[in-house]
Amino acid sequence: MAETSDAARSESLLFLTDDQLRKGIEAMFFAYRGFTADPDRILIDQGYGRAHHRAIHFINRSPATTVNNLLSILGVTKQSLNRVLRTLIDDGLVQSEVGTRDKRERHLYLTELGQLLEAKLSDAQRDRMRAAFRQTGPDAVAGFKQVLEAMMDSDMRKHYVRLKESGG
Amino acid sequence: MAETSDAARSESLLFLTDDQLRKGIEAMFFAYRGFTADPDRILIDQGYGRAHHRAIHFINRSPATTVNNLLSILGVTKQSLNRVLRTLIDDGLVQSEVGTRDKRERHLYLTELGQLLEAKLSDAQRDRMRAAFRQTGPDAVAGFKQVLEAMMDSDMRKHYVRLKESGG
DNA sequence: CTTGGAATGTCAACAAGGCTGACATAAATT
DNA sequence: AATTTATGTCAGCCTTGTTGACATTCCAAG
Repeated sequence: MAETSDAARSESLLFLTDDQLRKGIEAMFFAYRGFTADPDRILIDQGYGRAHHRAIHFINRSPATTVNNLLSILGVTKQSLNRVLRTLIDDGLVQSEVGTRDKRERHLYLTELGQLLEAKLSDAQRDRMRAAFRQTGPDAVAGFKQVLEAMMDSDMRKHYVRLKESGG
Repeated sequence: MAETSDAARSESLLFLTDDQLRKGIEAMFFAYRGFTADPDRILIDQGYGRAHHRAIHFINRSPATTVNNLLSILGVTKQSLNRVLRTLIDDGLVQSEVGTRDKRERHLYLTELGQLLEAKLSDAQRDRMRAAFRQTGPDAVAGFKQVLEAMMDSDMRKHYVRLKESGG
């Protein structure tokens, strides 16, 4: 390779140095804390945790979803999910209905009460995301989403893409 | 405002719609799972968890750091951190030295064994980050970092910026 | 110098929410 | 009829948060 070509290539690859990657790693760590901070505060007041938020979010996103589908999105065991769902159902935030076609399945819905909490949580989370988006602009946001999508495991990416396309 | 201006503004703000924000939220959720997946696998083999990884990472980044400093970076209680540190010290991955100026403080260092695990963990995490960076390119990466930084709580941003500047 | 408060770190006990394993039930499939 | 699938539940474990109580060390006000 010619020297200019080497120089050009090494210049263009500076964003892949270990140091740049380390910054990306630390950015993810600190940002995720901010990302969950606001909903966490609301949840504590209600006696719930982050696991309840996740369930509520995805039930809201895909009403009538089954337990199995939720399990594969959340990536936890059914015992773990069941504990969370049980409290949400008992507290009247989630409604579980036996499937009509397949009566083994349970279809999950948010009740009005559940929708109220969901709105409260996603409002808080959106506010922070909106501020960050507005502050950095559409190009940065596009890059943000591209890198995040590339960072996902392929199983999770499938869920993400399906939800992405089912919304607007 | 003139109509063209309104149109231009509304066009430029489409990235701030609730739907776009929701995609950003779900991208964060799914990407963070990928982000932690590879280190998690390694840690399970060693009998450690994500908390150990975080401690090891930041001790490596700031050798001789005190417990208190680590606490404010990690944002957990000292009792929680202490349990993790205890196992790491007992297993010979972390060394704790009484401060010379202030004997109340403990300065923390990775031992050679600790550095070995740290390298293994950050190699795995960097590999994924590198693949995502390479796949999306420097402009996307710049946007990714900008949005993440904007999403942090200001306390965490201080830590992030300090570490960012102390590395390369 | 002494004493009281602040800072730092440790130990004990508890809760949330992951996990595995075992098992029950009901429905669908073969 | 036998098997597989979807779900729920019980028991018990681990990690990693939490609060409370406590020891040590430092520093500053008297």
